[in-house]
Amino acid sequence: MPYSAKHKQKTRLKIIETARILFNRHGFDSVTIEMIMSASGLTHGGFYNHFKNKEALHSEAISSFLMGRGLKWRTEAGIDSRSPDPEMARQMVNSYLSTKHLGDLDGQCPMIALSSDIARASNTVQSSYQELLEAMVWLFETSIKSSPNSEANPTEIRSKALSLAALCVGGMILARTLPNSKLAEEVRAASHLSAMEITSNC
Amino acid sequence: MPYSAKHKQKTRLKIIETARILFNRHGFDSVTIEMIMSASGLTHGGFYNHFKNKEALHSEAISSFLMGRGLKWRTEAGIDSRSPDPEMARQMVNSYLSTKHLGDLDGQCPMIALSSDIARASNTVQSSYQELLEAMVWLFETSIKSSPNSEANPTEIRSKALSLAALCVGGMILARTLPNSKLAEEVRAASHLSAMEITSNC
DNA sequence: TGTACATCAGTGAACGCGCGTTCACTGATGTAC
DNA sequence: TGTACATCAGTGAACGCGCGTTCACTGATGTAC
Repeated sequence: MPYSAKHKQKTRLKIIETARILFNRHGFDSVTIEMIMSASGLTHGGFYNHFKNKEALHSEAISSFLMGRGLKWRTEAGIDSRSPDPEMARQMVNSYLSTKHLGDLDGQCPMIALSSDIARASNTVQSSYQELLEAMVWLFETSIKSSPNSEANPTEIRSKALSLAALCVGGMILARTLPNSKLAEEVRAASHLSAMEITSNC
Repeated sequence: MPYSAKHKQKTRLKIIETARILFNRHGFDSVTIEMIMSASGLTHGGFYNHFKNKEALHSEAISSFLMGRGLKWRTEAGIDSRSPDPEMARQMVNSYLSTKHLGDLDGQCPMIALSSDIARASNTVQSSYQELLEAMVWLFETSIKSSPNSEANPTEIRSKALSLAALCVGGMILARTLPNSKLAEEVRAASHLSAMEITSNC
């Protein structure tokens, strides 16, 4: 067994991480295998030692966010999803709808960058996307539930969690799409304000 | 001057309308000139008699919505933007975040179907998109302002209008992207509920 | 009214490029002796 | 300890297909006489 056992695995992870960033920046179709591989310090032919095809990588790049870059990001925002508390939802909203996140093309949540690519992608890719959203909704739901002074019923709480997710992801997608950065920033700020009001049980 | 003066114009509009529907359904990249032209009852070579290139059509297909299919749609929803009234915002929300709109792939608002294509398109295309959004925000703003019992200041009103737009467009994009139609419908319903609360001055 | 003509919308073959994928190979590395 | 060997990650040329775009042409139509 030439090459250490972990060598291939390491290369594979490098490719996924590189691809995630490139997809975030340019979308799925515009990024070529050649771009991904050369940005990973490899030549393009080797790609198929690691993945069945380009689409398989798409799915992995999305999934990888939750426990990769996304984990780092939650940590920075002070969110520990293992011990839910009422503040968590607000921290998430603050972080997700922040100016920093709007400006961070490479590190942004893939739900923002890739939405319409995904609406037309394969089931596997769509499932990876849905996992991400469900994680987000779960976080909101659990956080709101843990609030001692919440008198809302489970249905209302779920509805709130879902609309928070829609406002977070949707607001950012919209802001990202606008060529006018002043208007984009307005949309972000308004979404943020509105989401904060929802979390404060208005 | 062979062919009547209106003949070419008519063909041109037919191509734009066909393209709008195909782009809505499959996105910009996946739709070929061949598909557009043959769905318009023509052969693909003639395309360049009407448009400089594929991208020029993209821009026109988006712009055309506001006064084409979108006008028909507002009429059906009972919205007359020439005489704003307080009910207009609620009618818009009801119509935009309806189950019917979620199911209407062909007739849907292009802001929903094309967002991430557009984030990477040319300035011209992005401007067409922005026009659409500004029209929507204007509609919300004007409607809220016309309410007699609104004590909110202009900044608050604008912020509300922007977050309504984010919730409408964002909620629909998200719902459209989810492969699980039950979850998609939940997202739509929650966004709708939340948007209605915002319009009721919560 | 009828005919010859000019125009140009529409046709369809061809071009050229880019990209996903394949494949025969190379050479770095861990193992056996 | 050193050397021969087997493995397989990585290389890079080549293939094949699809699509945007071009271009020489055709033939339907309105106009001039």
